[in-house]
Amino acid sequence: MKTSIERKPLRPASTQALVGREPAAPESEPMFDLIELFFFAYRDFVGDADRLLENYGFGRAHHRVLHFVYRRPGLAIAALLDILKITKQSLNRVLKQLLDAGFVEARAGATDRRQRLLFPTPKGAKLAQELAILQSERFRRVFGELPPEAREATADFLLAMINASDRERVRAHLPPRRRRRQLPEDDAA
Amino acid sequence: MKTSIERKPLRPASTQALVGREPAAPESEPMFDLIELFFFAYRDFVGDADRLLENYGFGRAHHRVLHFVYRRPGLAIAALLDILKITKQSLNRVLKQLLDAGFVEARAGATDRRQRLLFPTPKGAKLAQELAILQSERFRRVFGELPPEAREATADFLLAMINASDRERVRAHLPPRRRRRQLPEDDAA
DNA sequence: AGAAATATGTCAATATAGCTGACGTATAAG
DNA sequence: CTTATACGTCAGCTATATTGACATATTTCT
Repeated sequence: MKTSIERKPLRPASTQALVGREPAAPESEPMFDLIELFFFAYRDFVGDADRLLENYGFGRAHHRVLHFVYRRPGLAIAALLDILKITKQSLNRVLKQLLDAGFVEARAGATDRRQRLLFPTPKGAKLAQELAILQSERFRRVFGELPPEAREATADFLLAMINASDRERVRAHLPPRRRRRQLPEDDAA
Repeated sequence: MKTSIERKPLRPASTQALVGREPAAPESEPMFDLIELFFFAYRDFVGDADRLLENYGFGRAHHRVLHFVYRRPGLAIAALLDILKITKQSLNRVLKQLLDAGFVEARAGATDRRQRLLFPTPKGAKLAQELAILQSERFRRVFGELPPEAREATADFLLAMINASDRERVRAHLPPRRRRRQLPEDDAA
């Protein structure tokens, strides 16, 4: 079967008007500017960490696990799965590598010995910090270029972007200052 | 060889103090709050589109291609590769599917016939709009909950987060209002 | 005590999205 | 007329995720 990527019956582009532009007033104006800005900003933000992780043979998945283990030491597997919203099979490959490489360690729960509670090792804590510092440098440059209210405004914006179902849990880990604003209950999902 | 994920010599967690917390003043305070907020906010933001794309058998890669073809009709392959920062082999699989399914079409360049300029079909334009509207609904809810300056402040923040090397190109596609601020030249990469 | 639920690990197969390297072809530019 | 450019494609590889099925240790319920 012929694929449609091949060189043949292409008329020159100039012979036809652009298709699909000016859609005669869509239902609710799409905010293309913010969509693209968010895409590029997040891509460059995670790119910083990607380069550091390469030195360790780790990827983004390892970063996420290490980060949350560092931030919530004693985290159980199920809680981590709930944060990351991936399956345990997916987590296991990555977590196994972090355990084998000595960046994370697991200990049986004190009350429930079925649980395997995760802790960063000193080595793991060091890497988690380096990654966080690297990403914070970008934030620091950005807020150095913006008015002083920008940091609070940004945190408010990002928090509001999170699905209501997770918002409270995320807010609980914010520094006290950032925990003020009480938003109404609704969810875009 | 034994893996380290297995149930055996785990002492209870309570017998050891948490490792790696309170790192005795890191070089420059990591902004953990913003790092996590950015992670969760972006995850939920793209999740909206993911659900719609499933109905078409498409993934995020298709979304990105369709979006930029819709926004920059007549885009050449090389320009698209430069925006997405992926290889042509990666692009080709996804682009082929969009061409075959009739969401995008390619036409030879008028001046340079080696180029294959990409355009959305009416069907492709419709899907691109639906996706953008869906993601804009989240923005609209968010800015409805925040003070009126928040939208401008958010655009400023996101633009500043982008690597300087790409910032001008992105700014060129913003609506006029959003193009004011001239930031100093520097790059975190 | 015994059954059932829970927390976790693991095997196998599959999908998506990316990569490198090598090579082919049409067109443009020197 | 040679070289460079824009693109397509084949082959093989990696990382990250999925579903489904099953195993094991431990807790909880009856």
